[in-house]
Amino acid sequence: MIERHLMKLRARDEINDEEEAAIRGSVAEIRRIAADQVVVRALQPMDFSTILLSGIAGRAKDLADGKRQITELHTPGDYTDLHSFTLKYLDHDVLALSDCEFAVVPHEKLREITQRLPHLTRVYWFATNLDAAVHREWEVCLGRRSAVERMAHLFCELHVRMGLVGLVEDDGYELSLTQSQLAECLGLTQVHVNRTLMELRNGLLEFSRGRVRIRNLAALRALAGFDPAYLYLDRRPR
Amino acid sequence: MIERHLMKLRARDEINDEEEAAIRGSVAEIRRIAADQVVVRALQPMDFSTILLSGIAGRAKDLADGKRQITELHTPGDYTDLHSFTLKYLDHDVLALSDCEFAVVPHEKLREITQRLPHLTRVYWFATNLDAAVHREWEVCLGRRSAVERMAHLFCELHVRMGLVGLVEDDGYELSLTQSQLAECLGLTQVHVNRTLMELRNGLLEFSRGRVRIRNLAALRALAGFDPAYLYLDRRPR
DNA sequence: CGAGCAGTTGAAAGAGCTCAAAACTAGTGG
DNA sequence: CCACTAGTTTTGAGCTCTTTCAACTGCTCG
Repeated sequence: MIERHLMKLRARDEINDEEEAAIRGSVAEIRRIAADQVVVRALQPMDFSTILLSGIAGRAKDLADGKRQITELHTPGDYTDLHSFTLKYLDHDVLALSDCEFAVVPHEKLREITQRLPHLTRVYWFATNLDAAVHREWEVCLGRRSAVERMAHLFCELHVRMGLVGLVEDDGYELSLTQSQLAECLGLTQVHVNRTLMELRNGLLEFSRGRVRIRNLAALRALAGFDPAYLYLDRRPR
Repeated sequence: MIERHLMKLRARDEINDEEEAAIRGSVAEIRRIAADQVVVRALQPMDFSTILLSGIAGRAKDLADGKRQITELHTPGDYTDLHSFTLKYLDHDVLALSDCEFAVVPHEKLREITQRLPHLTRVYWFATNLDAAVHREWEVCLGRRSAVERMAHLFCELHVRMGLVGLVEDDGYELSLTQSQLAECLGLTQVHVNRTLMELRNGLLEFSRGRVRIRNLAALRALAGFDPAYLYLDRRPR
């Protein structure tokens, strides 16, 4: 199952055998987490990071008045909290949004990688920089795009990211999120997500029973103003 | 002038003499850029990164229809685009928002650091993860906070970040941004920024002639719901 | 002194929110 | 196989925050 993680890394750079061995050897444990459970709690001292193997996870920040913003979604193969290796604690929760499996990687293994494998270190550094790029794009969505545009953009992003790890079939992919969870991603209310979804269901996509199916990708991308450059889809030495 | 950069790093970890020497040795050139100039253009292949020495800079993403979102502000001492070292190009512009000075660091110097100095590598990795944490907090602001809260939050964040590099005096700091630039940070229109500023000027702060002066920090933080945990202000081994 | 940018003000419109209730859906147990 | 429940989705109506558009003021610099 760690294959998806390797797939994602290899979409952006070469990973040699020694590095692959180090990655495989870094996993200490596989953990299964049920939907809606907290995987990592904000502010807790961390000595391990986790790779999402299956399911959908997210980074969420809570406000005092109960409002919550999800700042990024994770697809299988993603490190959800590689940044805790240098940060030592997280400023956000990691949530399992559906039933999930995670690989647990102790920080000491990562430290060893930074001592011994400079190139793999840069590849992992790249991976966290990619997360930041996604955060930036979401800032643009939240700050400047309308509700429909934002939602269309999210579905476009996930289409690319799921595709990278072989989880897109016939322009459809699994996404078992409730409309409330979607609202937490998009900075909208659940009610407005419902109405916005209906707009998109007018020929652009289907969304039901935990699955998205894009009916007109070109139109959806045009509506969203989606440009995948921020996902750094080119393979080159890091 | 690179001192501010060292100050900022040393607020989060120890930097030894060898590392300091490497940092100082990495600077190839000092560049002066006038307000409103583009320092680094999105999508351009990069072989250097830049440290902001003085002035205010920002990361901006443009939309097709001319709207623009600034995704982070930079205070003196910040690497504005350390992430281009692994990303190879940026998904956003870097703008000089006021007159600025930058130190230019060739990527080959950074590469050398990753080969030779694992700890400093982790410290720089940390620095980019800190940027991501700021992006996340801005996502929360843009997605879930009202206009006043957002604006108050920004002034609180800058108060802390300017303070870290010795640029706060009497709870005031230099910030020569126009209301339009502020609007681009906050996901608001210039007109609404104007009205929102007036609210804050009711006893909480002053903002004029390129300077912010916070009159009631506790009240401003309470209004913003500001918690500096996301700025990782503790010093510990990375 | 005039040009041009930044800031201020007003009025009307609109996107998205709130509150509240109804209609589904799926899983549970009798 | 059919009620029953709990969670999710859908619908309606009124309201609010923020935007839009447009004009006016005031400062700064050549």
